[in-house]
Amino acid sequence: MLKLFNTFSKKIEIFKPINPERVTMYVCGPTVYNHPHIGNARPAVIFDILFKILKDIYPEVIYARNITDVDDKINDAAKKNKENISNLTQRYSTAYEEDMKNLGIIQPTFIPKVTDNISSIIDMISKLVELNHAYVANNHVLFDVESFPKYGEISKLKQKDLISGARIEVAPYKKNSSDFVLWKPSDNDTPGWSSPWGRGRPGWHIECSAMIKKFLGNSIDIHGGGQDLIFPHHENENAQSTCANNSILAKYWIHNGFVTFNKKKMSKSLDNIIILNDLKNKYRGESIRFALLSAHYRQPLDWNDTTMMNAENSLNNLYSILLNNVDIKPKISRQTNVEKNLLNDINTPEAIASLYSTARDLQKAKKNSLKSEIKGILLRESYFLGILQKEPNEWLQKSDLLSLTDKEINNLIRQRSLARKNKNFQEADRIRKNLLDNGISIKDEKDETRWTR
RNA sequence: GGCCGGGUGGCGGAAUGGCUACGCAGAGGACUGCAAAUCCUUGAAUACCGGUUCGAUUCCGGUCCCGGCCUCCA
Repeated sequence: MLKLFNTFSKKIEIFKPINPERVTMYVCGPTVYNHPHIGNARPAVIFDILFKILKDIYPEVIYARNITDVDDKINDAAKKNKENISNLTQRYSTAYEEDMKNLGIIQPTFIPKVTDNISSIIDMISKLVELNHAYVANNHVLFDVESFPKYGEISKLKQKDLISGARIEVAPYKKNSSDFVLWKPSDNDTPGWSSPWGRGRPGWHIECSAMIKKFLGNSIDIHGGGQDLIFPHHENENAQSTCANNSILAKYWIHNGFVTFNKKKMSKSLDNIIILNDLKNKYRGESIRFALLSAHYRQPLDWNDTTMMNAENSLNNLYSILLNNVDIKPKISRQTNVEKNLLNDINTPEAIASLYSTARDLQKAKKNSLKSEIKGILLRESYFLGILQKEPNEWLQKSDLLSLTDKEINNLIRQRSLARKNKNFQEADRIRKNLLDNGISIKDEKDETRWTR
């Protein structure tokens, strides 16, 4: 039984899909105008786990995670770089896909792009105009918030609160200050498509509404994203879709908390954004993923000096246990404690605690038949979390991060073994120190010496 | 100003009306030529003040502090 916290009700609810034969989930992906940062990675990892859990329960799960490749931030970035817009979006889409792959994220069913779905967007806007939920003013098409009395039901924000808190000048052609743009005109230097309202481009929120309808249907089970999307993005999506389709947009709204840096939200002005690409040279994706799972998804996750060290050490220990049992054949396992923890509103810290418990059991088990059983459980558990899927030695030797070549290392180890055999411990220690200075640590086992970077 | 979250050991981080998980780091021991790894053992926390209760970290009220949203943002 899957339980999820629904932003809409502010309660943990039992998940009951609209159609158990076909479960649908949509997660707001990135706007591709710069390198993905650690905050982009968090929802991707969380919903990756939820996707796996759902796939395990239901016969068909359709998961769409979009790429927003039409946006004024993109236009600005391209202008600044003096770069062609499609070049820029292509470059950063690829970067995003690579970073996600590096984090061990499996492919969603669909990765729709806005530029491929302009006609669906125009169709939906036309429908909203036709139904008097939208109006044309000053070459823009705007959503008429007053036509949707439930506006604010997701974010729990009231009209008057929004107005009093408004920090931005209201465009004079808006009927209501909360009305938002569905379509806006483009000049010749800006990307645009022909439409009933002239050459232009979609506003920020309509693309998700249109792509959800096209790829998943009018009403979906789960709609997810970062907490910052609750308002205005999801509020506006909900208004558009509900009005255009005359049916609810999503049954469960799931939002993840922020990644903070030293307790502060990452932002450009503070210059504290952690770019995944910068992390990649020092740490492996799996460590980053593990770090992202260390806090419950609705809590803030603080990124600081020790976050990655902690994750690396933890994974090293877990992989060491797997290495100790490398010859044990895992037995296929059924449902595990980790899954139970994940079914409980994706409680990843508790799941990790269960994983450790299994790992300890594996380490302690004496009989091979028991080891085989526990190893099967451990591997199944770590599959859902998306970790520990590599060969232990591959992980521990960090073959992907190079200093000395493997050949050089093995040579030195051979020399050291010889020195040890001759009780020349001074020489043996000298070689070990030399290796250590190069970032190689070794451990002597019964009949061989293993090394790790 | 309006609306939300949150304050748990050295650090990270769950859970709970009744011995406070788990991890990382630390300490001691076994093992080792010495290490490392592993195993065993171990110290260490619920912001503050009231209230309800046999019992509160958990529920209620207040205080202080931190963060977020109301503008683009995962």
